[in-house]
Amino acid sequence: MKRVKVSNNVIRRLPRYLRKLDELQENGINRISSFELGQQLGLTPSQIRQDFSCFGEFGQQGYGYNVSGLREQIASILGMDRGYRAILVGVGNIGHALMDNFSFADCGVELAAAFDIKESLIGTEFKGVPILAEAELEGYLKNNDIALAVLCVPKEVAVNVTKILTENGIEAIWNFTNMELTEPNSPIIVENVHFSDSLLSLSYFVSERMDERTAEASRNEK
Amino acid sequence: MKRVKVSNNVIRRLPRYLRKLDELQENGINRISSFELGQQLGLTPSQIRQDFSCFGEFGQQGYGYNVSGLREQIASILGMDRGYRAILVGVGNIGHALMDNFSFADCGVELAAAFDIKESLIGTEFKGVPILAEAELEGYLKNNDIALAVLCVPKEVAVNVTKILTENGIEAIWNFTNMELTEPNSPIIVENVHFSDSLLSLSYFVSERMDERTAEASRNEK
DNA sequence: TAGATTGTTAATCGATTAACAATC
DNA sequence: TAGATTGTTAATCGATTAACAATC
Repeated sequence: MKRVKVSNNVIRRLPRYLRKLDELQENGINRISSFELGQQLGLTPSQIRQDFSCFGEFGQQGYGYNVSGLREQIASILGMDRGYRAILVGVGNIGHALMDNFSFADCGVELAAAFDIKESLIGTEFKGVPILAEAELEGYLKNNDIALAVLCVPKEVAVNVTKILTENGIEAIWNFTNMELTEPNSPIIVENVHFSDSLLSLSYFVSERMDERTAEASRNEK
Repeated sequence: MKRVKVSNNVIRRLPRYLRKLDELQENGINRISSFELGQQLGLTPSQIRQDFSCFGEFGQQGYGYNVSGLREQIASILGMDRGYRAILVGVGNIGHALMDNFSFADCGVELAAAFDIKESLIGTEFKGVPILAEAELEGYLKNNDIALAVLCVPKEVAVNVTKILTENGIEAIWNFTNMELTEPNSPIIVENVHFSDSLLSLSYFVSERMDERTAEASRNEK
């Protein structure tokens, strides 16, 4: 697989392609053109072909793309076939919700263990994932090959836990605390899930639309 | 406030500015230049000034920006002072976690009610928010001024619930189901929270780094 | 074969960065 | 006043779109 420097925009579109391809596959469609895919995703066919061409040649002239073949290519580009293992730290509300609802396996990630400080949780299992004491975190990381950490601890301890994670070989953090974990240029990879950012953009778009309506109404009055 | 067409990139940066300004304010800093702000956020001073200039003139030559003043301006741009009211549909794991952990108030949004079909939940309250029967949803929307809906129902009923929401005056949906709710060009505003997209990008970035390391290692071997 | 559709090169468009006059 | 820093215009850079030869 090619691995040139690919822009962030392209990378962020890959999971959307994957979801669409999964959907097509479920509906028994096994062939699609960049034109049709563009229609369904609201993108131009050009952009789609450009995006794919960052990674290789997955289509066939006059035919288009084989849905399942393309799906596998994109899954592979995203690293879903690399068997990454993850731990989750902080089995509170959001941590628990993730363990219960979110399918790590569907992203090709194995959730190997969870950690918490709550006595009543320690030693139990949830959906086959053991919940261990946070005190064991460091030792566990030294003895297991874990690439990813899902950070769901309260803000107050986030920095401290991050330190333990980074010093013990974690490559990347999926960050559900509402904190900016890293300085610009930090070597650790962090993906932030900021609920508030998301809701605030929504609030912006609604406000924009409201203002447009008000403006239009006042134009009609005149 | 100016309201020219502002690019998506700018809008997505606004909540980050807000968070940073909150942090500065907490630390008792009441003045900042675009240069310093850029340092802290990993952006260029130019970009920051350009971003702000979409909405007005919030700084002062030779001085910079007043932290709390700028914070209020951005909060207002985001619509945080408009008193939007929201309902939440589907008090399952993720819905419950949001009600428990997420501060709607911090985004200037009031969570007015939640809806579920589970008998044991209906009629109860959680953190002051009443949980009502999903059957009452339509009537409730007709009698209350609700702008936003937080969608946390299972995939299977998502389309159906969305229909009820849009037909009864909801402006925007904060979508936690892993479904694409809208066709391109739909009039309803949707903000998707796709956990899997987020984790898959993380997986990509890790894979990219791994490949770089492998490549470097093989160069060193020669 | 003729039609369809790719992968890629070139053209356009938009976003970021640099520069600088204005001014606090 | 001199120094600092804004807001804005111009220059650059990068991403998207269009065009088209290659080819299934």
